[in-house]
Amino acid sequence: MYQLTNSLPYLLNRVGVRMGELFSRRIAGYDVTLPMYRVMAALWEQGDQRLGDLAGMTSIEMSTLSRLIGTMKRKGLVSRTRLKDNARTVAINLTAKGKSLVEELIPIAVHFETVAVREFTTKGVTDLKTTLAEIYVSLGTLEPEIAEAEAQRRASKRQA
Amino acid sequence: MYQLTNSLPYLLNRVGVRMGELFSRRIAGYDVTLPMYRVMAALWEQGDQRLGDLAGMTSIEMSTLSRLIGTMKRKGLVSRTRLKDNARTVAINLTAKGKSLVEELIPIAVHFETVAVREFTTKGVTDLKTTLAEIYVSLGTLEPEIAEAEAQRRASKRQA
DNA sequence: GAACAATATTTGCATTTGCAAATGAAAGTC
DNA sequence: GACTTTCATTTGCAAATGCAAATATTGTTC
Repeated sequence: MYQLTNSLPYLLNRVGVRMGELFSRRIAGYDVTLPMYRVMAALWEQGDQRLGDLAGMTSIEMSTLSRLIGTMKRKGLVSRTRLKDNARTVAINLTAKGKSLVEELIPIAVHFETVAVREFTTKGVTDLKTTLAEIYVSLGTLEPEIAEAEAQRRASKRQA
Repeated sequence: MYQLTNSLPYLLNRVGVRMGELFSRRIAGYDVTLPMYRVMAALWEQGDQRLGDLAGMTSIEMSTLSRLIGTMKRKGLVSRTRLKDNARTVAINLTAKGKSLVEELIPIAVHFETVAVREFTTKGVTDLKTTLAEIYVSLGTLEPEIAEAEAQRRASKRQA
């Protein structure tokens, strides 16, 4: 007998949402939203990214990210520069202000993680992370069957 | 040296977003969104829920859920009835149509989970689920310090 | 039992989101 | 070198979201 509340997607989503919501509230005083933090932390780890790369890294949809980068630029947190050699791409970077802000926030994120995994051993934590990464990869397997479902959907829509 | 991409929140969010996005696309042909599926699956597990309970169970914010239930009612998937004995609460239930639809979708969700954890042993999977549930609980510990951050925020706002 | 506090849900409003189409720029192709 | 194709990003538009305020109902206190 299936139970939503014992399913992996449910448990994952629940903990993800909760953590995000708590972290959002925690950093609201810095005038940053959670997506902004994600962008800054991603750029802190790897600067000079193109929009598409950053979208992949942050799991933020590209059009959403494009606009988000716009508001972050207005806030002086990031820079967006069209490249001279390939002007259809754009290089996104942290500004000094963005860098120093994210360096204030990262310790808070670290603290959150520490609290979250307080009950587990170091090995338990690395195993968990490996597991999560492996699941992410396994999900790729689903693409073909989803593409087929979508193709059928498009076909029946053309009909109508 | 901190790395966003090796942090627990990042890994959790990433796999959650991916799975959600794939599942959304998979079920789009049934004219259901992911949040709708979540509501139906929650009601399938436990019917006759009040809005607040359902919000807690699905991790959907209450005002969002209120409106979502509205559109689902219009689609004939759920019923919403004010109680006679306590008319400030509302009882939400699946309709026959909603029930049969969710019973079509659950096997798809089960399949997704199967694929996601294909690499792991049964024990590995139960352990993972237990871990996720424990982390969820641990996060509660953070509430007090967040409340304090929010209080300070409110105080400085009153100033301004 | 009238006034006030507490609880549950809904709504107003501004912002965010995401798909699909549009734009801008570089790469073939002939 | 004008042409279509492909690639990367942005924008139009309608829908979804979330906070805070409003509403509706019950509970409490005097």
